[in-house]
Amino acid sequence: MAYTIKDVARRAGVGIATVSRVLNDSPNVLPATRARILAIIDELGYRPNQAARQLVTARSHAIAVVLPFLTRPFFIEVLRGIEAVIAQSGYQLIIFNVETIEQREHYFGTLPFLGRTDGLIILSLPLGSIELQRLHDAEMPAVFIDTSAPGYSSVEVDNVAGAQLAVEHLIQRGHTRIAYISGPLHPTLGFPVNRDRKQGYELALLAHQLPVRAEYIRPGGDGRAIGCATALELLDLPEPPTAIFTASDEQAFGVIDALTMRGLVPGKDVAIVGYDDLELARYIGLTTIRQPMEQMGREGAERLLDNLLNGNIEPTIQVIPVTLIERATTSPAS
Amino acid sequence: MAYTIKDVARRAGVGIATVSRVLNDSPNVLPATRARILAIIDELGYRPNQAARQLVTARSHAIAVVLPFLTRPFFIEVLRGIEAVIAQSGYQLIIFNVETIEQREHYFGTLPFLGRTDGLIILSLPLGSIELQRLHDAEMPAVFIDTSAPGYSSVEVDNVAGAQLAVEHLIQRGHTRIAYISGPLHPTLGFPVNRDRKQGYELALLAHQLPVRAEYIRPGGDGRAIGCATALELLDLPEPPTAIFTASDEQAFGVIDALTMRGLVPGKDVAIVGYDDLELARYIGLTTIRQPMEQMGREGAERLLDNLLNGNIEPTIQVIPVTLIERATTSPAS
DNA sequence: AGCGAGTATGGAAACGCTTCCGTGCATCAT
DNA sequence: ATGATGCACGGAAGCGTTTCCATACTCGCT
Repeated sequence: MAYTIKDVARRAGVGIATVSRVLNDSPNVLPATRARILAIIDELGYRPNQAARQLVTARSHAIAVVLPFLTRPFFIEVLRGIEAVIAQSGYQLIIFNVETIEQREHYFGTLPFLGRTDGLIILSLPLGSIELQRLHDAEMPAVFIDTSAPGYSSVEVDNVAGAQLAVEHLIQRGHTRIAYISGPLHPTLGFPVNRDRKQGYELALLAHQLPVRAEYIRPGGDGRAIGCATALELLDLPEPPTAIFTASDEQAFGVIDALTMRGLVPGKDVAIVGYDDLELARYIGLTTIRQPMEQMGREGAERLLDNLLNGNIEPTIQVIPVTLIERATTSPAS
Repeated sequence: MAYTIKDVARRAGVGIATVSRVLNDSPNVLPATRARILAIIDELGYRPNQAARQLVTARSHAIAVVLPFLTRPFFIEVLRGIEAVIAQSGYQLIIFNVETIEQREHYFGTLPFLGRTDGLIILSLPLGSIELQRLHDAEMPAVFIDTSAPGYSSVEVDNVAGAQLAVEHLIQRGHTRIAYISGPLHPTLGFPVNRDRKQGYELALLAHQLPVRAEYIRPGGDGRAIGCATALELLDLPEPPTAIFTASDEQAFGVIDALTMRGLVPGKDVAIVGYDDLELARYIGLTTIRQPMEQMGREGAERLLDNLLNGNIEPTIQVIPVTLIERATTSPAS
């Protein structure tokens, strides 16, 4: 059994209140007493029981991050940014990874972080109004990254503008038959970003009086394999596109795979623009839309800490700009 | 203020003990009573206070993972395996990321997870004997992955054998001037894997009566840039190596960068073998030693749960075999 | 000398839960 | 009918802290 505050108090010949005062750096403790208590603490290797502390103070000093697909580079990068800020603040970081719809339901249904965390960072997962209400009722401070929710702060990128940027770039390169491979548009687990990007795609086409062709818009999915399969479908159209914009770099890699299989050269025969700017993109030479992923994580975490530490509960909505990174897959037709 | 067990008890017209029994699925509660209580709980949206529960049961239902460099693919992959097992068990996952020596000291000095977690998974970080003693005194169940510690279970790969495998392969390809770029050999934050791999490298050379040349062994560091810089140094030697083995894929990528800068072709002019088998390795065609990263995470987490759930405290040391993945960077000289 | 203000400290309540123990009651065998 | 048994349930202790309040003491001023 570990030592308790009583053990320390007894051996130091003081009351437990005084020990507590020392533990919490409160003033009004004689330097000599403080030193004596600290010596005993050190000697015994005493550590205050966090659960007891937590019970009486109603603070856990922990923050939970709920994110989908711990494995995917985008989320890892954002997490990295979050971690950097959180760790520095003395808070602990609890991870809830959502891989399935059941898990999603479970987390937002039972709110297992309640009473275990002081705040919540929700990544890319949009909440329904009932879920949002439940969160609100629980009075849990929360920040959304890569999504937003009424009444809460959020950090997002302008996905409509990002997609427009991508498509404008292709149009400037002279393309008129431009396809879009979306991420999954699943109603609950699907991410709204895909809808926004589709909208940006359409806006850009319309702005240049180009037709929006249904057969050029593919729901896609996630991951390289699906990108490849979808690209093959597009290439088999009677009038195949000359450029493909994908909602993620991973899918763009799949598109490159598909072109290679068909003996086509990316950037020469078919132009490609991805989304994310993963590390691999640079290496492969993929033109893409860069999202400042780590920055998003940092900003979100800072927003939450601002709430927790400074009591600043005013919701802020921050939109971080994206940039186009030009590489080989849209090199000027030569 | 949130509802407490008393509120539920009062409204249901029962004692708090009965509510507690319902919460903990204990028998000996009349079905009618149970239903009534559950209805009230649902109506109120009552959630038991975890801190209180934790205080009395002395269990937190959380597990901490201490890992270095949350950003690096190797650790992410292992973490993914850990998460998959832990989440399924109902435990929560707390992340402690170590990026600096100060953080390392802080974590293993103050053991901030004490009283907050039921168990610990330590990734790649070797502990000193004082630290180990402290951990032991705290009676915290722990498992080590990619390191080991006396008295604790561990899951490792045979790094000596892995390095031998890599170098043997190069020797079979006819190389005799083989260099080794190690990971950082930092005494405290440095990882013993680098030492083991160096040993495997030397053993393989000796087994084939090849000389171990000091100028071919480079401490390197981490990341692509350092791999590149180190490779350039090697290429500038009066008698440059014809093959380079690196302690990580990331460094191997840097080596490829260096070759490209010099107009050399990887696998043709200079052979390269990496270590890890990151996703990018497949794409680039890097021959490498594959470590079953996710599996290591899973096995480690299972070991810990076996301790926590089944009380199985017998330490086990598991060594997972590595495999050589042959790709273009060691294609047969043609 | 005496009084008020301030300081160091201890006692005890409270946080919300689990769990031990005891009580009342129905059931059953005698 | 009576005692023994078992079940459903309530009361209360206790987990290890923080914090409020009371107390004893010191100091400086009149």
